[in-house]
Amino acid sequence: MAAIQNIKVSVDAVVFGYTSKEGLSVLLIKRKIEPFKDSWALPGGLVLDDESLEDAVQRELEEETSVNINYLEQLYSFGKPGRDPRNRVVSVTYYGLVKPDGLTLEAQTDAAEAAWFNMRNCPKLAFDHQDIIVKALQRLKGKIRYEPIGFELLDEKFPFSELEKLYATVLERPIDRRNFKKKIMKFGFIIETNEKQQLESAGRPGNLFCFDQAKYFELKKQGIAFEI
Amino acid sequence: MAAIQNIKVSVDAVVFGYTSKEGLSVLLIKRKIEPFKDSWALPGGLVLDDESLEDAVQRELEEETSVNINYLEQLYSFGKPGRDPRNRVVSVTYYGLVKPDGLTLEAQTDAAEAAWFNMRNCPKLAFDHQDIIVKALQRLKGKIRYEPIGFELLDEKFPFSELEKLYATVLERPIDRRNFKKKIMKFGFIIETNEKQQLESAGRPGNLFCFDQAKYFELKKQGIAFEI
DNA sequence: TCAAAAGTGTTGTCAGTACACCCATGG
DNA sequence: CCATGGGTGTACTGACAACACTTTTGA
Repeated sequence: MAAIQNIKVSVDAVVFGYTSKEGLSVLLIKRKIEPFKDSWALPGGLVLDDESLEDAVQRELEEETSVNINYLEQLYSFGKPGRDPRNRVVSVTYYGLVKPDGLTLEAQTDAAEAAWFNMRNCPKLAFDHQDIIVKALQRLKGKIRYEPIGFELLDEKFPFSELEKLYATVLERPIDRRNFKKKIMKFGFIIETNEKQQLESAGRPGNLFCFDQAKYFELKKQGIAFEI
Repeated sequence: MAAIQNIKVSVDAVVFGYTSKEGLSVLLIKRKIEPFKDSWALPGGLVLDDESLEDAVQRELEEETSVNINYLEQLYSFGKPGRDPRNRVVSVTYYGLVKPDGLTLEAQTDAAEAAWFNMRNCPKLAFDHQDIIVKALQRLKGKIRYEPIGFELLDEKFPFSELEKLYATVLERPIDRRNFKKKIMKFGFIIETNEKQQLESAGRPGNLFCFDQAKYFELKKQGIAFEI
């Protein structure tokens, strides 16, 4: 062939978190080195020669942010020449979801600063990371309608209104409380527990619900399609 | 950082064609070099240092098969260590659709042999290319239901039954002729022409229809969702 | 005149949508 | 007792599914 190819392969992750107070947040790190030193960026880095792409993402997330990922899926690969000013870098991107109890950031092994940013309040990002987040949001918005990935953004047990608010937030449209509940409960993979939610303010306490993954897979195998 | 990364980046394309006689076909090339010499494989190859991923796919397709692609979209990136026995190679894959008049293979500039294979009749493929085709089929099957990409597999003007057979083939289920036509025509972006189809055998000749892309985008902007 | 494929309408069923009042709790 | 949020049922409407006979052509 022609000259030796000189392209690097990296992975980057768009990790979403959710709380009903804050809405959707994304996990960012502050870069310690040039280029874009001190800018915020997606966690990620070069893939090692002998690790899979998934392992690379997990490793980088662990090193840079120490968060526990509940769901991770490949998003898209970005490879336009010039997207990294140093070398040609093709980045295979992933998006991940974490449950609220994973939202607190532990001390990092790596010295990089990591933080959650509300989607409505994101700083300017390094490289083409803004485009990557846009793509991830589109994917989340599309996928939450026909796969029950929303549960990966909620605690194990959650009041029903949390689920409803999550869908309203992600889909950016109001949801009818009664119709939504009827529809969800009819699928049969959401279990109502007898536990009541802890109130943070006034209001009637509701029951907690949980997602029955085994039941979901069973129904899916039978050809029952989830769709909102 | 640690040692210099030693990973190559390639692109591969799963190109689908369709005829009502043959159903879905995929475009393959016969490898001229080791490894997997003389095996059939997806068209593709290493990305050049200064070309975009899309340009790389188009170039490889041109060099190896000379087909005219109507639609091209990124599919997935495969990067497991060991998928190529020589070096670590991360392959960014695409899937493409060609209209029937592009189904004939011209003389290639490259000496590689290229051929269309019916999906029901595929040979064993090199590398993990079988997995890639499976992924592409899943994507096609999913996407054809909510984006009108099916038209990229038909001639500019087509008898309505072609569209119906295409959907039946891709979705692998029978389709009710009357209900399907009602549903499609109600969207308003399919135009019925006065031309009649050329018959190849007995039967009443039907009118030809065509897809009005401008109208589709207009309706889409207004929020009308295509869905089968 | 027979075989093949195109054209066309009605009816029943079910899912989606719109909508409002009462209940349990905290302050 | 007031404010907040949870819990619940009905009636309308529109989409989808099921279904069969007639027409045009080639052989």
